[in-house]
Amino acid sequence: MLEQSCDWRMNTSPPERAKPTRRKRAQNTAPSGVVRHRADSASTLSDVQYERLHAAIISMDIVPGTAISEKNIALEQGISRTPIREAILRLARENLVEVVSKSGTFVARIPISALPEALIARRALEGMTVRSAARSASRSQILELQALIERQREMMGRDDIKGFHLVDDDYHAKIASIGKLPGLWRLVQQVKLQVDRFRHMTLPEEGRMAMVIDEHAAVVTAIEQGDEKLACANMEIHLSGLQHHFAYWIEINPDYFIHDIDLNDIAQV
Amino acid sequence: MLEQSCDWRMNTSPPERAKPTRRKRAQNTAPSGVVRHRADSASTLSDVQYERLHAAIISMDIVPGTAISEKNIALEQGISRTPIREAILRLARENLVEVVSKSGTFVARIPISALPEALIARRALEGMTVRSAARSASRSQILELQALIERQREMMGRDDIKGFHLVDDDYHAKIASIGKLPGLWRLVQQVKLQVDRFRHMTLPEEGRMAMVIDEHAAVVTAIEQGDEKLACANMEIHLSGLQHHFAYWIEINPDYFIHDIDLNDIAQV
DNA sequence: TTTATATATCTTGTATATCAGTTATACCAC
DNA sequence: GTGGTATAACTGATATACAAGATATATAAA
Repeated sequence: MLEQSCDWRMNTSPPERAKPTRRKRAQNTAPSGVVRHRADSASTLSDVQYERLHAAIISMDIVPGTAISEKNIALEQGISRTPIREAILRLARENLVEVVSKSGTFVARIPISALPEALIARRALEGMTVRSAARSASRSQILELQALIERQREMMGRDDIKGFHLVDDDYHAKIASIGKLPGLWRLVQQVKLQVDRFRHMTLPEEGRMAMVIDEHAAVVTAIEQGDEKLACANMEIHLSGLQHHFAYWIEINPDYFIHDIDLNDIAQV
Repeated sequence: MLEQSCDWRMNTSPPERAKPTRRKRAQNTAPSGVVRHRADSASTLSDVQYERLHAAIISMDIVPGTAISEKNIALEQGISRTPIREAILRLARENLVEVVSKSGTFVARIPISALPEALIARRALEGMTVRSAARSASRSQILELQALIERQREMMGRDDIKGFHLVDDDYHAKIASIGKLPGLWRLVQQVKLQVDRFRHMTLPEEGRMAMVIDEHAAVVTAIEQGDEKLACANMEIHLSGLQHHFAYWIEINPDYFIHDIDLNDIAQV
């Protein structure tokens, strides 16, 4: 639209390369039933570097505001700048880093405005998935959910915060998968990035892990009973739990955040 | 987690570059009230190329399956491969192209499984935004919505399909903005990419535009009356309208799609 | 004619070099 | 000491060069 009627014939000089009909496309075009969140064999250097940085930022190992540099990372990792740059661009798209042209790249601060909205989005999306799950869950699927809850208890036992979070993701992903709405979980993953960083600050709080586990269990119980409404309600309670901690932790670490809204005037839904 | 306790001090040789406190971050870190969807001054070459390709793919100007090549595009555009590559990587992340290493890059086919899920996600998210909007809409905001509907009528009058779509986006974005949930609209934008491509096939259908406009108007009327429930219901009707066209158009252009599910066994929500 | 193999020519992935702003610092005038 | 300015040392953005694998075509053998 901005270009004047761009002519997409793009001189297809190679006579008829147009239809790669049976190509191994299952890979990139989402099997739509697999979780595929993080790790699990990144092939290219760019992917490896992305996951490294992503994990470090989400877990708050590198704190917001830290300056990073394509060149330095490239030197440290013993590779060229190109894959690093591609990884950083990807992080920038996710608002996890901020790249300022000709100046520098910084780990992004957490926009306060993103936190309540993310919770609202999760309530909307996961309300859908859990209702759908409650409608169609099989006995074996419920057992799988309970297994995940048990694994989460084990993680709590050994104070493995990162492990706890990973299993937490698996739990929510499983529900979406059971509800035959894996795409919604992929959306949730995108929106929960900033909240995850926040969560990594708050989870060490006394008793938070135990509370999370109880809430998870309550949802599964409702699913087991096939009670859509209750399952949804329990999930909403679970997802709303965090918001009472916002104000406190923002006050503790004010320079980890972008104070772009007042926590008081947010949409109440 | 995969790396062995990566030491993030990253030799901060530059003495204390750590805190770029007052930096013009408003740009990247989302003013959270602005729409920022497409166009509007792309600074880098990479951005320009991204928007060009993005628009061409969404509008189905380049059909699914078409092979594209970093090198060829670079030659056509008279720039180097680097910005093209960055643009393509971004499109790949959005599942709009599929890049196969050492082999080629192709405009992605539309995964059929993505279509019903996208509608469900939209119902969930925009149900939220429209309820919130109905609760807090001011008189001026309602007039703005009606203005957008009127503009859409004008677009219909001159058969400007692309313009129609752009105003359609503005309309939905406006509702999210009124509901103080612009972040949810950003999510919707991501999830509706494949549906948009589909829509560009179906919109020329007789009477579809007029129907869309009527549905939009019904939503605004409900908002005007402050009737949350009705507004939400009308929006859901609007968003569900498309799904009855799935089967027909998939049959017409079967090779534009990835037949990864049977349209009959999808989650009903 | 058919099949197998070799090779030429594509492709993307990665590395390196250059360009063009930005920021900090040193220096100079006052 | 203070304020302004020039400059040097950074940054990311882009261009180019190289490497390695995939595909197609041509050639050779059966």
